[in-house]
Amino acid sequence: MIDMTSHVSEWFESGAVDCCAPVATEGLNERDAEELARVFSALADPVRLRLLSLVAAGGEVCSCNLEGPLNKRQSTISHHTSILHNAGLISGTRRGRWMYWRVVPERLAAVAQLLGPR
Amino acid sequence: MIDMTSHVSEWFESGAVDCCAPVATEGLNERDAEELARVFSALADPVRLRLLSLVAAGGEVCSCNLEGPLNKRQSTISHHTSILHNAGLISGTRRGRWMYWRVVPERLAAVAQLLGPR
DNA sequence: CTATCATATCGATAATGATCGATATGACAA
DNA sequence: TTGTCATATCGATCATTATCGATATGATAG
Repeated sequence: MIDMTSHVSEWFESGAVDCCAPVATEGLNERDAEELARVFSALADPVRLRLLSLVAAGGEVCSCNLEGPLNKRQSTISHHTSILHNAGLISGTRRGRWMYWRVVPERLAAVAQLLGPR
Repeated sequence: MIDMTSHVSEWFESGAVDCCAPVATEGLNERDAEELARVFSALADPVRLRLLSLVAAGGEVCSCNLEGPLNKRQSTISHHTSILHNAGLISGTRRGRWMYWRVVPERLAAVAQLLGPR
């Protein structure tokens, strides 16, 4: 933990894949821990997890097609997509009045890498 | 999402490693999403992430050796170890008056698998 | 321009959770 | 037994957040 060399931010920037998982080996300083915790916080809500899986399954999904399946109001959907987007887990494209969301697989892979090798 | 066949709980029980990542492909029902969210919630706190990495780095670490590095009171440390333990991310052994904690690498790997292949 | 529709933001509320001090439990020593 | 020490639990407080209705923004249609 003390004096770590590879930072979590570098992990995310580099796009991934070295040999070891920081969480499982070297340790985290406070700054990196906070950054990582923000990403996990984005994943720590059942509605967002289902939203994420809907987007993943659909390839590209409009916000307007999420209210029904998730049974949440429009403002709530917007809140959740915003959080997932800020965490880098989904990316959005506006087409006309509609927002289309897709997952960012490299980001998911990077998070997975942080947890452990394989 | 609708009518999924492989459940998250099965993932955790099976210990891992098939071909695809449920979050990134099939979708999650509400029950599974809540279960998964609990695990991510356990990882969604900077103190717990640093705790986890300290334990991982030490192989086996006593609760009494966490208060200092994490700069938290004993009751707070107990709170955090309890949450990580309930999430299956660490396992504890009592030796005399001391509690020793170690990570559960299969569990970390299983969570990593849920996020995406590789 | 005006009306309409999808999304974003705002403000309030209720629930959750991180933290602490105080106390309880449980193990060891004397 | 009694005292001490490590951990667990309890109760309270403060901060965060999920959710909603209301409103603002921004794009398209007429």
